[in-house]
Amino acid sequence: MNIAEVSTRSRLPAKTIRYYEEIGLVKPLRAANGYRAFRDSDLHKLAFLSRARALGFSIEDCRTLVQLYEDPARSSAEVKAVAEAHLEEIAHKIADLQEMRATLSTLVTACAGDHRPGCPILESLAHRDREG
Amino acid sequence: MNIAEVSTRSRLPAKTIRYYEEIGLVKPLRAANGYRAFRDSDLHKLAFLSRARALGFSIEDCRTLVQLYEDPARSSAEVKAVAEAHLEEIAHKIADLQEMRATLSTLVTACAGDHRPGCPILESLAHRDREG
DNA sequence: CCTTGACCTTCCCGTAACTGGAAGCCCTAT
DNA sequence: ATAGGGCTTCCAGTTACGGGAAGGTCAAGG
Repeated sequence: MNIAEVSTRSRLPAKTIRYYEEIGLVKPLRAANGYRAFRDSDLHKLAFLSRARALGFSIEDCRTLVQLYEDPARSSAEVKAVAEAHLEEIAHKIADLQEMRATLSTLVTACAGDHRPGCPILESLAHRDREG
Repeated sequence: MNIAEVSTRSRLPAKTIRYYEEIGLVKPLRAANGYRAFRDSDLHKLAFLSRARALGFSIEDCRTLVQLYEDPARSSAEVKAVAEAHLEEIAHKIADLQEMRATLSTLVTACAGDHRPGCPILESLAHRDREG
């Protein structure tokens, strides 16, 4: 398989696949003309990576997950630990964003949004409480 | 004021303040010895930036917000537009993260987390549906 | 046989918003 | 004189790629 086919089937841009090779996530063979020659196993791994990335795992997490996937002596506890850590990160990000949203939406609601200069949003950014 | 004082009072790392100068967000004076000499207005602007960044606004948004803040002829509608666009982005991110969390937490729950290799998380990443 | 166009290759720069660290000047206190 | 802390600039690295240039390859059409 050439890169274009693998790209459509793994739903990863060709650029991304080349990058993954560069950082050692996949090691496709090479044809005589220099083209990358992907095996089914390469495609499979790339699809795995694509799904893991879609769940927000970092590249390093993905590397770990692939290693675990390929290790028949793994324990599910190792996998679960990675997933749980990531889950916590996600929860943290959600909480942060929700707080931003709460503050911002209050301000947006309070802003008239007309032609006049007075604006609670700017006032809040400028004024808020004591500074240091 | 030297940079250390401004740093503590604006709650921005000195490195960040230097960076903000580099990209033209603040323009502190210089003392004879080459040290940055911050005025109250610089501190005020940096505190403004600090709060805007804490609400998740991009640097470019911050630049716009500062300009609006300093423009007495602004309309609150302009400010509101920036904030609303950002609010939508935040909502989008939250939605994405919540979807990830839902999928991941289902998988984590289903995973035994013991010494055995069988793991629904890896199976899901490896197997899911047809691939292209 | 030649050309055209779609692939493929490598290489290098740019992104966002900093952070870390090195090399070196400045200032105060001992 | 020296030690320390604070200040300066500059360079490199971070994450996970994307854009685009320069150039080799391959299949089809004339």
